[in-house]
Order: sequence, then structure tokens, then C-alpha cells
Amino acid sequence: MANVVRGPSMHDVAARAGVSHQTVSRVLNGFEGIRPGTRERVLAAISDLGYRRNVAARSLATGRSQAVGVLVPDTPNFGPTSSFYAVERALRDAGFQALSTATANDAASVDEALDFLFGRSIEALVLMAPTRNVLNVADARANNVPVAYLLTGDERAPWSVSVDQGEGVRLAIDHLVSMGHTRIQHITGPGDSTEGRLRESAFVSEMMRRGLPRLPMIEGDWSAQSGFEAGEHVDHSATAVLCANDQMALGLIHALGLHGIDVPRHISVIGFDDIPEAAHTMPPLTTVRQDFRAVGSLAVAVLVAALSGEDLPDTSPLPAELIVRESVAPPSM
Amino acid sequence: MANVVRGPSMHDVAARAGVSHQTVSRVLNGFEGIRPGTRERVLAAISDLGYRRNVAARSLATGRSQAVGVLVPDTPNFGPTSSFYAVERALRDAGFQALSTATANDAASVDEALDFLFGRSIEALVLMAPTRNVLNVADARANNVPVAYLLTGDERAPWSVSVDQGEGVRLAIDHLVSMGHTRIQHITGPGDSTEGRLRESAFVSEMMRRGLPRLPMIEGDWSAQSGFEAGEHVDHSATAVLCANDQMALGLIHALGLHGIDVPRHISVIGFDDIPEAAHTMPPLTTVRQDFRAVGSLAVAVLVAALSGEDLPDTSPLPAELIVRESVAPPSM
DNA sequence: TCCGGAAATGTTGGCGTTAACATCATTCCA
DNA sequence: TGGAATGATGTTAACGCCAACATTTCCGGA
Repeated sequence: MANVVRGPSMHDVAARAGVSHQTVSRVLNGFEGIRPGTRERVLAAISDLGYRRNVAARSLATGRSQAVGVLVPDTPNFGPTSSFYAVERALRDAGFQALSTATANDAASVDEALDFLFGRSIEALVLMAPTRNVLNVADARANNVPVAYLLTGDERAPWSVSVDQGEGVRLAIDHLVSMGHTRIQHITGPGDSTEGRLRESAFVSEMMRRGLPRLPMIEGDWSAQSGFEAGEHVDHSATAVLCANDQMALGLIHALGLHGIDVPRHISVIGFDDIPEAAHTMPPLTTVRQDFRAVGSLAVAVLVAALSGEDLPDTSPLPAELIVRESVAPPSM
Repeated sequence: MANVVRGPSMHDVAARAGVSHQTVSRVLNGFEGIRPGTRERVLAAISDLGYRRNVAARSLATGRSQAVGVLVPDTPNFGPTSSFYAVERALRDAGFQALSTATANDAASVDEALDFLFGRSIEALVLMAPTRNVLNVADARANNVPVAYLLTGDERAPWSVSVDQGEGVRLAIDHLVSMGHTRIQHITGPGDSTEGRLRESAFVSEMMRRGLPRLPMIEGDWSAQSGFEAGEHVDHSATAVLCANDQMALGLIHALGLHGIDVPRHISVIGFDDIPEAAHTMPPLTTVRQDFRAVGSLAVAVLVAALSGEDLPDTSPLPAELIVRESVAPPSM
């Protein structure tokens, strides 16, 4: 309390405007029934003094922190980051503050991160680190704050906001099949990713539904490097590979190229996400686009509605979109 | 104040442990001279009740928010995002909270974002949106909170933390020259980016110093798309192109390919940043790596030292590193 | 046995705001 | 022209914590 400089308070403003501090508070909070002259004097005093409301005092008095925790994976990938920025923006517009923290996926890190968040008395939580660990830990912890699950596509969550993974996979397979492919292999996301699992099971059921052959799965970890390594395990009979994200598709194409296998002439590759680079890789990547920003905004809309007791917006999965470029061609033989 | 549920307070803990609330406070703040038995009872009461300290009350009483504002560009690029996550992590470890907000580069948006940040009474500010607008606005606003400028390389800033752009450009040109190139063209970042400007002027002076010919500059905006468009303006006499980031290099290589110009056989391309995809593009990209995470941590170290009145760590530019891959070859003729 | 001092703990007040209630001023109709 | 109803503003008491100071407890030495 000692040497800290404190700015002007409501009392200072009130004194200068010749009113009580409560009147200042009322002006600030947009109450009606303030005489125009009074309001003007208060406003003038505020700008003269450069007064800013003290958020700590406010939230102590109201018992509300106006802060929403956001858990983001600490890998700077395009998708989660886009959603995160949209979340932050929407939160700010709604009068909230985003309290974000980047975390690794292991249970200990997540627990530590959630501890930090809850310790800051958040009013709601956005979970964007889509692993099983996170889901478990959060379930255990999120006592009574509303929680939105982003990009997980996990149905059991209270409010899960996501692009329709099943539709995305279906679109991709449709496209491949329409080009004449039947032997399609899948490079999955990491095993602990709910989103990866969702794409994987959608892939399996789509293939079964069409009576197409089941080639072995190859597990990646979202990184281009893992796609590169997956190149060693592509089945020789496969004519197309569906990668669970664009980065892995890049790595795969690279590895294939090293073996003299050209995409799409010898084999077709299709990605997922449509990262901005996908339009300019060699070859430009055919992929399934997800609207990450829309996911973020919708999640915030849900949370804000929940906090204010309003009707919740529709949270059915957002549509996916197929982006046709040049990494898919008819099978070569 | 009405229907808000409030958790247990220090008084509740104190009552349960049979001590005064101040003793609880002392235990929580790690004071010495607490009898072991007392401390244990307090700790037990805390965990029984699931007590958490109220940050708002704490910061009201101490006059310190323990929050540091972070301004990030709202484009989810690898570099800034990596630094941002490192900043967040370091802040958390240092007992601070990152209050981040993503913003566009225009003056109005930046002003709005800074207003939001200062309104939450931040104790320090990390600026990571590296445009002139940001620098101006921030200068005007940042009354007396310490401000760290990330990735700007701007010397005039109080504390500017960055990778050595001049060295990076020099490494790139060295490499090109050692392979026999003399006619090197540069695709710059957007005009309002201080970092882009820095690379550009380093490029100019390096070329002059060696007495190499000056080809016209091509301005990009960091996006792969702009690199693609820049492909139309590459000088026919150029044997190598230095791109101010990797994404633009990708776009450029794509455009060149469409004109039947092969990289690196007909022309060499070198990037900047070393994004994770750079190792797996076609061809794999030779580039200059920046350690974005290190930049982030260092910035926080500076700020924390400044806030606690300690000696500031060394903020001289961090080293850049040349990553040689396959997009550079000797000139074809 | 008593006392001084250090160690351990308690008490009080205030941080800046909002909520609830109290008061003063005005208006309008009987 | 008085008084009730309404409108505009003021007063007081939390909110949960930390800082400063006050008090109690404990210990060893005279």
C-alpha cells in the first residue's frame, strides 16, 4: 500500500464536479435520471482528471470478475489461434476480459493452467486444448462456471462448438470417390485429440458405408514432420491419402516426392483445415475448410447467453467446406 | 451484490482454523514466524473449504493488478503467436497475468485495444503488433507503465527485444553470394511494419556494401498470397530472391512454378523466420530462423526486472540462424 | 520467580466501487 | 396552496484483502 501510485478515484471526480461519488458511479453505469447539466459536469471532471474506473474495486463490490478463462494449446497452429483471436475479440465486445493461458497437453500442465485460471476467479471457461486430458481435468474442476468446448466436436460437453467433422470427412471422401478413388488411406491426428478421433471414426464409418476397403491407419501428431514420417508407411496399393490436417499433408507430399512419387499424378492427397499456405504449396492443396473464427465467436455467444440467463444460440456443428485445388487427380492406373 | 454466489473468505478459513484472518493471510503470503501447528491448521481449513484468495480484493488492497497487457496482431502467424505464448508462460511463472488482446494494425483499432488494456489497470505492456501506428499510439499513451517492444527491432523504444534483423539479412546474403549470386531481389514486408522496414534497409546496405546491383523492391504484406502476386514482378535478370518471410517465399515459388520457372534450378529463393512447414515445402526452404520464444521470455524478464527495480537483463538483439535447405542453388548460367 | 524481549498472533482501518436506503427538490393536482 | 408522488441526489455499509500497529505468548536469564 506504500509507494504505489494510485490514480484519481471516484471521490476525486465527485469533488471536482461538486456531486457525490455515487452520482459519478451512476453516470459511469449509464443510469437514467441524471440531470443533463450534472452529467456533463461529471464527464468533464472525468476527462480533466483522466479518471479511469478501478476494475478491482468494481469486481470486488459486484462479486463479478468480468473475466473468462481461455485455455489454448501452446502449439501456435493456425486453427486454434484463429479461434482464440475470435474468442478474445468477441469477449472484449461483450464487456469481458479474456484471461488466456497456453498449455501443453499433459494432465499436469493442464491442471496447473486451470488452477491459475480458477485462481483468478473466472466466470466462464473456454477450452480449446482438445485432448482427453483436458476434458477429464476440466470436468473434474469446473464446478459451476459454464464451460464451452471448442473444436472438440465432443457431444457430451455442456456446450460444444465445432465444425461438423463428419461432414468434412464425408466431403473429402465424396470428392475422392467421385474422382475414381477407392483405396484411400488416412493419416490421423494424435491419439489424445478428440478432434482427431472424431475425424478418424468418421473416416472409418464413411468407408464402411460405401463398402470401400480398409487400409491401415497411420497416426500423426498434427506436425508436418509427422506427415513426413508417415510417408514411409503409406500402403503401396493406396491411390489417395486423407490427412487429418494440412501440415501433415505437406510433410507427406514432401516424403512422397523424395521417393519419386508425384502428387497428384501417382497418388492424391487431401488435407483438412485450409491453412493460408495451402493455396500456395506445390501442388496447391485440396482440403476441407473450417471456419475457425466463426467457431470462436459462437462459443462466446453461448457463454455470454449462459451467464446472463438468456436463451442459448444454436450450437449445432458449423458446416465444413471442400476447397478443390490440385492435389487430387484420378488414380493413375 | 445480490444473487452472486461468493466463495469462502479469509474470515471463514480463519474461523475454521481458530485463528485470525490475518494469520491466514500470512500463511498464504509465505510469511515466516508462523508456528508449524498453526500453519497446518490453516492449510487444512483452506483445503477443507476449497478456499481461493480473491484477486480483486487483493489487488484493491495492494494497489497492484499483477496484470500485464499484451497487444498481439490479429493475424495468426507463427512468429508473433510463438512469442506471445512464450510471453504468457513467462508472465504466469513470474506471478503475473497476461491480459492479451488481438488487434488490427490501423490506428483506431490499436487505440481501442490500448484503451481496453489501460482500463484494466495493467502494470506493464508488451507490444507485439509491429507497425508504426502502434508505436505512435503507444508512445502517446503509455504514461508511466514500462513498455516492451517485441519483434520491432526499433532502437528508440525503451526496451526493445528482437532478433538481430541485420545479422539475419547478412547471413542470407552471405549464403547467396557464396553460391555465386549477385543479382538478388527483395520482397519486403508491408510498409507499416517496422520489422519489415528493418530487413529492407539491412538488405539495401548489405547490397551496397558489397557493391552489388540494386534491383527494384517488391512490397508484400507477409501473406503467401502477396508472395504469389509478387511473382509477376520478379526481375528477369534476378538469379535469387530474398523474401522477408517464409509465407511469401511459398507464394513466390508457386507463382514462379506456374511460369515454368523452377526453384532452385532457374532461380533461388530464401525465406525468413523458419516456420515449421518450411522444412517440408517443395523444395524445402532455405531460410533464416528466429527464436521467437526466446524473444518473448526475454521481454518478460525485462519487464519484471523493471517493475521490481532490479537490474535489467541484456537486451541486445538475439542471434539469427541460417537454415540451409534446398531452395538455393548456384545461378543457372 | 520475575522480567525483558522476541516470536506469534490479533485488531483496526482503508483500498475504490456498488447496492440499498435516505433525503432533498420539484411538480402537479385537489 | 398544501401535500403526495415523483425525480434527482446524497449517505452509509459492505465487498475481501493487506498494512500497520497492538497485543498476547513464549522463552531464557537474572
